[in-house]
Formats: sequence, C-alpha cells, structure tokens
Amino acid sequence: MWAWRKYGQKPIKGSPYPRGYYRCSSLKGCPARKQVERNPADPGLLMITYTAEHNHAVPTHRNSLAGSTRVQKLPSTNGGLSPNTPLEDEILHSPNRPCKSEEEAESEELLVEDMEVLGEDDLLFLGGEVEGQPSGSTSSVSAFFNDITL
DNA sequence: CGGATTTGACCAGCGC
DNA sequence: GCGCTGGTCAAATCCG
Repeated sequence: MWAWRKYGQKPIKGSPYPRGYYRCSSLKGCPARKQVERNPADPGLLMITYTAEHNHAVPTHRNSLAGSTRVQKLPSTNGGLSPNTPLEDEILHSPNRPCKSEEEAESEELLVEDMEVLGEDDLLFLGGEVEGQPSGSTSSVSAFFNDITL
C-alpha cells in the first residue's frame, strides 16, 4: 500500500536474522519508517515495526495499480478478478508458508501484510502512538504480532 | 536513465 | 573513556 524504500540492514544482537530499515518513498519528506525483522521464535514470521506517521495521504497508487498495471498483468483471465484491493491480489499470489530461503522474505512479508489487512487500523494506530508514547510502544507492536501468531 | 537495492562506513547512545 | 550496538548515510550496483 505504501511505497517503501530500503535504506539499511543490520544484524541484530540476539536475533540470527538481520533487520531491514525502510523509508516511505511516496513522498520525499515523509518521516514514516518501518523496521522489518524476522521473529527468532518463528523464522517464517516477519515483525514489522512502524515508526512515525506518513505526513501525506495514502497514495492512490494502490488503486491505480489495480486499475492499470494489475489489469494489464492479469487481464480478465481471473474471471471475476478481485473486486477488492490489489493487496489481496498479492496475498493470493503468495504461497502459504514458504519458509524456503531468504529469497522468500518478500512473500513472507506479504503474509505479514495479510495481518495488516486484519489489523491495519491497529497497526496505523500503533505507528502513530510510537511518537506520543516513547515507552513500550515498540514492544507492544512485537507483542501484537506474537499475539497474532500464537 | 532514473529509481531501488545492497553494503560498508560513520555516528550517537548506553553500559561497564 | 572505551567498546558495543543500533540507526543512518552514501557510493556502487542492479533493474526496468
């Protein structure tokens, strides 16, 4: 839904998997950031931590994808296509639980974004609260994902 | 050719 | 003060 540009990756102490740092590339001055790290307890699960809020509206890019790019890639071969968002379309493309290799990380992230669909408002809420509540907000996000998987 | 990704270097905060 | 760790920067590279 947002356009994220990766700007860094670091191995994290205590976790065998590196953490990726992403910025919003939709708008140049957008302060929104997200950290993507794998859950050591469940390597198939990506924990996405949002920091700061987007200072712009959700790019209609999403719909434009559904209207142009997606349709071009997937003509009416799907029959009904997906009347909903392209995000759901991508989720449909993602396998259940690949857990194959690092290359599958994107698919796994899509899997996590499935959870965003479930609790998108909650995530945005958490992301917004990180600014106002410096203590424990990040861990709350992690706990949030843990609750989902467990 | 422009934008995204990779990756090593640099910097700041914190604990000892 | 020093070393460790996490976060960011920027140059090189890749891809459409």
